[in-house]
Amino acid sequence: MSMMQHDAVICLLGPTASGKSAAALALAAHLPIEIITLDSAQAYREMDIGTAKPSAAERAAVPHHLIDILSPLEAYSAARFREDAIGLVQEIRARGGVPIIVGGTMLYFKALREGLNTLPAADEALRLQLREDAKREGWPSLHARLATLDPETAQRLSPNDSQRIERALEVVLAAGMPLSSAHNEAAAPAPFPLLPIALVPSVRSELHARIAQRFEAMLQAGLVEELEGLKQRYPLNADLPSVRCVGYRQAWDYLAGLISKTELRDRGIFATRQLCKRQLTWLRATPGLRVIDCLADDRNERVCALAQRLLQRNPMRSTSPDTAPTFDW
RNA sequence: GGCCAGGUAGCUCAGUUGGUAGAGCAGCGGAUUGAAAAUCCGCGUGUCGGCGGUUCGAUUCCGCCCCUGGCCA
Repeated sequence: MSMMQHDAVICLLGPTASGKSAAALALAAHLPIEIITLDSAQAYREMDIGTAKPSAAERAAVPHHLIDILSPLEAYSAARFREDAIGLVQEIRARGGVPIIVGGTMLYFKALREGLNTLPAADEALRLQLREDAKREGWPSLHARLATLDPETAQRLSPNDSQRIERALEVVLAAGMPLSSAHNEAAAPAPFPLLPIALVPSVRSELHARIAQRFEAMLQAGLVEELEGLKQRYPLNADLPSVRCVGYRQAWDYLAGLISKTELRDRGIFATRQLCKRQLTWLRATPGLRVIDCLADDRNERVCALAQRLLQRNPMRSTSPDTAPTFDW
């Protein structure tokens, strides 16, 4: 480890609606930052309302990366994020900027921080085949198949965990090597230290209230119409990762006449709260977090102060404890 | 005012031929290696509207009362 931590990258993490973007924008007043967006949904072009993308003005004021990089027909991945983010950190630094990673897609964060094992990329044709098999035989049957090819992985997966069974089968069939053996290899961590700051609510119910309010606002702003337009321009279907995004999935059901406007509102809010909960679970399991209450009035100031301190500190006298959470979350 | 149907988990409801009750949704906890805003796993005590009565025992049967919806006046 080097003397100085000036090569470390600040990461602003937190559940949906916790004010990560606003805090990051506030940081721009102190540092020449460029934001690397850690968000699997904001990566989609033309999906602006439901993903709470930063406004054009905000994006003009501060450079944002990894937003609008995919068509709604495409899929991103943790591996691609990792490569993209590492490349961007180097590019931003080369031009004298301060890269900041901001978002809530925690699998991507972990992939960047701890690395991924060498594995084959997604194989659409194979996946389609597996999905067809599953449709006929059911996922437990594919799980049984996995048990013969990669017993170790099969054992840790539920017979209903469609996505992971599909992936594990894809890996053995495509690479001829079980996922479990790849997992026994060492992965390469990010080539620079990451300093994660988490924005979490001291009172979950208050964040829930903000989530409800924000989803209402998205509907007002034309979330349904946005999806309608996308459907006209792209041959979308309900299995696409883009259409499975929170809010869009429910709007899809509404447009299909499966649910009422009221159900759309309720289910959109439920799905957002559930996302929030999963993100908090990820955060609790993340080592080395500095935690700040996202509901605090001086949230942005605290984030700015902490970020600056972390970037400037000299490890030799950094024995003072970092801000610890003064609440359960 | 009369008649009818209801009042059971945060919500929608099921059920108990009398032995104090269970689904879906919501919520909560957890997992998470190229779809991750995804996918999956786990967690159900609630004066069964209130007060009486019958009974060894009532959420269940009976009476009265309260509330909601509908019909009739």
